[in-house]
Amino acid sequence: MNFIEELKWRGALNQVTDEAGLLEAMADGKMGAYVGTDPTADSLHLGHLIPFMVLKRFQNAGGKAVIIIGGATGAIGDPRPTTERKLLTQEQLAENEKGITAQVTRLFGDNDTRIVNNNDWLGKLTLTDFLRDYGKLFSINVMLKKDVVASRLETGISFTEFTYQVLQGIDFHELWRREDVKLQIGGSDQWGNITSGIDLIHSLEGNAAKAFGLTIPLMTDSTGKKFGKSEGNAIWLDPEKTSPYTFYQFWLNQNDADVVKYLKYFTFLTIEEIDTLAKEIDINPGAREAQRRLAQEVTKFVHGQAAVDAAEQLSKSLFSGDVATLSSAQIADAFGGVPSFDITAESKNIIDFLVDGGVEQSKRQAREDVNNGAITINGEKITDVATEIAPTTHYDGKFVLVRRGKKKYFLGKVQ
RNA sequence: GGGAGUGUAGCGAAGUCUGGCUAAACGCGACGGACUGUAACUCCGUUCCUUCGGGUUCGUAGGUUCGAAUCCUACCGCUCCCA
Repeated sequence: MNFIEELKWRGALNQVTDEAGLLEAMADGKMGAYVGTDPTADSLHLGHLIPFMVLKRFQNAGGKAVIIIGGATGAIGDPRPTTERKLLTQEQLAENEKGITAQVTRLFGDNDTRIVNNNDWLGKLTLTDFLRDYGKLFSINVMLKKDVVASRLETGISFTEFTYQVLQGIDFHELWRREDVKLQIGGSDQWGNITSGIDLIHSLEGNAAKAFGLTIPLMTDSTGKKFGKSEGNAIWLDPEKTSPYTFYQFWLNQNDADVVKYLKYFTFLTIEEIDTLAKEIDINPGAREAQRRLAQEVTKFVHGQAAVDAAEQLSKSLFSGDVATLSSAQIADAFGGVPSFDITAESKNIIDFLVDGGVEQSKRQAREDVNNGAITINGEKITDVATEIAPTTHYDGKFVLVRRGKKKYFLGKVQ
């Protein structure tokens, strides 16, 4: 199975500009492919992992992986179909670049990976050079037809965001020139920007220049919802923002209908291995072997094997064990990945305790959950709203372990 | 610049003409519970705050009224059409 066939099998291919040409170029010798990401936040989330998975497969297939951290493009703002973006401050950008660069480095390792910041070349370009060297090669007529731009003509788009596709085109050309990058990979919404870059390369280097684009289908779950959120929150790759335990649980809880799709897409397991897991679902869905394997593989890829072990350990104590008998050392060890809040050693009414700790939004909500038997403190179900919570009764007076609902845990730390 | 709309709880959307029965229908989402496989489906409950007496809400600020999401005035935001 060649690179393209594999992507097709994995459900990772939406469009390619020239399938045969790309395979030929890949066979021809070492070439690079790139994925660009703008530093819009201080961490990547699961949505970002989608193009990176394909880039990683490209790398595994013998190619060179190049990643652009868009310091310059991030300062401009990539147009969304709906409204104008708010500009980020230079401080935010610098902060975000730092976080994202570290994560990408972890995912790709150092071998045969180049991580570059487009501010290195776009930042040096003067306005007149930009207009003479590049602007002349872009037709407004073509630019207006790009999907994102077209959808914004009604509501309005600033000149700044309108220019974004030109910058992305320059990026592609720059990498083509200095890193031997011939392929750009992106989400299906990136098609317009990618083709802009290919056109630019052809204008500057002649039509024989080899440059390709490849897009990935929009990832959705079996109910048609956009993939990658849990309870309305993004799943981040930064362990500080989304604990490895939560990350692991996100994958473990996937629906039977989605799990094979995700195994194909988000793991490096072989066809045979995935087929075997798919059969397992039919034979014994309750065992959830496929989900477990998925959670292990993806967590390992993003956070490492130690994080997988810790997440499984924690899952075990949370879902089967009697947490009341754990020692304070075990609590500190096992619940490090759970949301925590600071408390004082004084005993406190359960309602105030929950609201002050951020477990509940309001006292009304807190009372409702206590009355419904949704709150468990240190392994003991609390149903009386007048209960006093004394941090000194368990775990050497160091912790109070709160469970809300069936699976949500919070840890109060005595200061 | 001229004209026509529109702004309601996390989101969508009724209610406005015909003021009180409206803390505000309904849908989605979210949160709990039952069931289950830490699943899906389904079912039940909750969804502004509260010291459970009440308090504060319908873009903002005033006004009319015993009483305003509903009527009046000004302002602000958004959309469309014309120039």
